[in-house]
Amino acid sequence: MSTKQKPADRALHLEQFLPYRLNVVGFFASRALGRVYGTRFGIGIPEWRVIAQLGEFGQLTSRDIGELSQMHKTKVSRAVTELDKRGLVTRSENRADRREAFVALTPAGQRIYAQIVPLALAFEERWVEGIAAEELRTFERVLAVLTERGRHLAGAYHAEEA
Amino acid sequence: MSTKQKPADRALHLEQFLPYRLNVVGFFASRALGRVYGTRFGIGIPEWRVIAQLGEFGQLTSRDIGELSQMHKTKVSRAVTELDKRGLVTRSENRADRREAFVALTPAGQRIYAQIVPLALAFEERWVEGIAAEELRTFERVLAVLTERGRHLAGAYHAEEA
DNA sequence: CCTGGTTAGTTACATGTGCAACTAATGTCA
DNA sequence: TGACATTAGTTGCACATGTAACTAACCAGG
Repeated sequence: MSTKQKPADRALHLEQFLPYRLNVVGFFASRALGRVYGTRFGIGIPEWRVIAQLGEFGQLTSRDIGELSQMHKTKVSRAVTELDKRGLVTRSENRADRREAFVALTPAGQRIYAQIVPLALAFEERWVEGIAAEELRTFERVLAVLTERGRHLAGAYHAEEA
Repeated sequence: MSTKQKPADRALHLEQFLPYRLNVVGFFASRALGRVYGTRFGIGIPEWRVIAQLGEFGQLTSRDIGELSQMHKTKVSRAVTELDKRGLVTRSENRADRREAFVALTPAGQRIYAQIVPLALAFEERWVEGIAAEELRTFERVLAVLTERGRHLAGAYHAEEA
């Protein structure tokens, strides 16, 4: 069968293996950024994601937050509870559907959001500094493709269909 | 200088925020690949990383494994213990330095490694299928830069210096 | 209505993980 | 040689997190 190589014949080098590399860079990203708001504001990644979504969209149900920020509903639940305890968010019942509640930032929460945003953007800026804009665009385009495929390959949380 | 925007003025969109995106794609990668060897071989990500490194390098100390695969030493310790219990690796004392031990795959471990490698490569293949080779190269080059910077920004595990 | 199915959100439980402290061995420097 | 620092690896502990089970509310079809 001509020059076509059988997969089994190729070797695996973990440090070049894409899933591994993506996992490592994602880990570094979390950890590095986590320090920024962890040490200064005492909040963790799940809490940060909730704040970020509320800062952007104003008012959301826990379900929406989970969907938008790719977090398990229990993680969202706990993060919202924690933020509520600290007075950074409020929960208000939806009269039209009393199963769900709208979560929103309090003034204190908005202040924290306003403080974190520039730090986060500066962090990102520093991280990609010096990379050519064209290369970065390509990078992000491929990243989007990989993320979308990954979502399906992973079967985001549940959704065992197909 | 004229058009330059101050960071504080820009808005943050989590779904376009690079650290977040990298974390999400890394999460999908782990989860998807984890299914491959998790459901068929009953091993987790740390165990897989240990096996992968041993399959590639033959014999390593736990310290080396941790360094090569970016895992905390306690995670390595537990993964090796688990693999030892299952008869997939052996530990042999280093006479020249009795603090450390060489870990290596047993024949059973090698068989599992030989089974997983083609699955992992096929998974990677399917994941990047259809992406232009040139774009993929650019992607990987940028990824390498981001990983290296991330390592420093995160301060891999300890190394609180500077 | 009311019965069965679905959905938003919480909680009990088990597991995974990092940090700190520890043991045991090696290295260093006087 | 001996005292102190360092390193490989393990373990106690606290905490984070996913799964499954649960509650409460909504929805569909009779």
